[in-house]
Amino acid sequence: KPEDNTDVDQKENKFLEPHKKVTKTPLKQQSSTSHSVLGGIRPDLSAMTTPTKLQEPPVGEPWTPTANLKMLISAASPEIRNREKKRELLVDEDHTSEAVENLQNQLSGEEFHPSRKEKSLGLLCYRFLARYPDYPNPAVNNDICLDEVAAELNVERRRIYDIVNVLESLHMVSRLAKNRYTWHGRHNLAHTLGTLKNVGEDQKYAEQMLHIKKKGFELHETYIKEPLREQNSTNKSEVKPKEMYFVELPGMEFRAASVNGRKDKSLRVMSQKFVMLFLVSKPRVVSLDTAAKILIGDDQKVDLDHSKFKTKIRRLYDIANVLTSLELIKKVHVTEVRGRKPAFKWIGPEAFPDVNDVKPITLTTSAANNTPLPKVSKETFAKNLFPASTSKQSFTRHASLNHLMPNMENDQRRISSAPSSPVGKIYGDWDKPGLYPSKMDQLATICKLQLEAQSNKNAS
DNA sequence: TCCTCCCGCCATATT
DNA sequence: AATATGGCGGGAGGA
Repeated sequence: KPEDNTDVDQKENKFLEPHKKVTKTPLKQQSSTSHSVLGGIRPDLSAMTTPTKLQEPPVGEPWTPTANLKMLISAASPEIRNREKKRELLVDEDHTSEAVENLQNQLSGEEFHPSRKEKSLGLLCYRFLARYPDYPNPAVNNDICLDEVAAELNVERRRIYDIVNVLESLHMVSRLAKNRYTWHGRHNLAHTLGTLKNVGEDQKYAEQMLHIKKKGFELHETYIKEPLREQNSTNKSEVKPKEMYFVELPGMEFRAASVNGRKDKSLRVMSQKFVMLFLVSKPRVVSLDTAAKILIGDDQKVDLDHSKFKTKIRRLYDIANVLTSLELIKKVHVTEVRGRKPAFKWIGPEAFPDVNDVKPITLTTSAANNTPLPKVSKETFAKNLFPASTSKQSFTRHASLNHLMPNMENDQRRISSAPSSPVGKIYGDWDKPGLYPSKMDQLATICKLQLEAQSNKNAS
């Protein structure tokens, strides 16, 4: 089949995705009301169109009995809990019809009640990640079709965007075309993190965090009656309204989709900033509170515009969920002068290829000369980082330099030569045996095991 | 109650 | 205009 890509019309998204998920035969495929929240493999003949809400009949009640079992298992955690519950019931008294029924439902998937937990972004993300290898072979087709993924995972496309956006912020995927992404897995993670750390230091995030913390502290001290203006009279540390855009990596520049283009306001950038916070902080712990304030642009607006703060927090939860699924962070709590506050702790890699060499380039003409240094150039460098206030807007917006895309050949080579085996964990110390405090961690384990099992099974 | 955060409306960006 | 993306925040589930 002559693959005539080159901006082919993706009218017919006929291509194969990496995951060898063969449409296994449903146990009992039927049930007119095929609408389902989790399972249900829908033929979906009307392929590539935005599944506007009324895609499926609004019925939504009975869960597809057939519901592929795997899906069910994927959502194990709560499931297991139910099982426990069931056991209780059974033991308690002799088979109540209800108990039996429940058990049956349990096994058949009949009337499975999704429950909020099972629909969480985090869980969805696990399912998403389970589809692709951590270290994919760059030479093979690693395309991701958002439509398909959404359909197979049985979620609205909107949710996929959430996941993909933060994955993109870590360069674990890159936009290929409309509705298309390429999976890179963790190959670029180290570089990305290294870069983000540099940028984070550049942004003085550590200082900002300190400042925020301090400010919050004195704010709650007795003398808070300060009418107004007392502002920064004595403060030697003031905010750095530096604004920045998406931090890119050599091999994968923005691919349309607003990235880098317009004021890419949220998720992508927000996610990168959030990660930076971890990478520059002493104990790798940041509270949502602090993160939100810094990400907001650190204006005192935070106080007056509390709603904005709230929204920020909400986004951070979303981001945190997928970062958690990636096992880069985990939820914790910090106890501060205001009581317990939700926070997250970095549990990802600590050491990255120390490449301070190429500092984040401010999108200026100077970046044009893209002379790869013998050995470091290919290293990470951020683009489009620039101070908003002090910037010399002399740069021409999307000048040609936007396409200075350094050859990723080198990159590729380096990557492919790297230990392709997942076994070669470069940064030891992420799986702490026996330490699975949170449910999410358990889920991660479950999914992981399941993935392994499956990949073994149909190792074609 | 407070912490989480799903859900999906609808503004924007791309085609 | 039709679609694809993705801000955004109401309000409900869960501890």
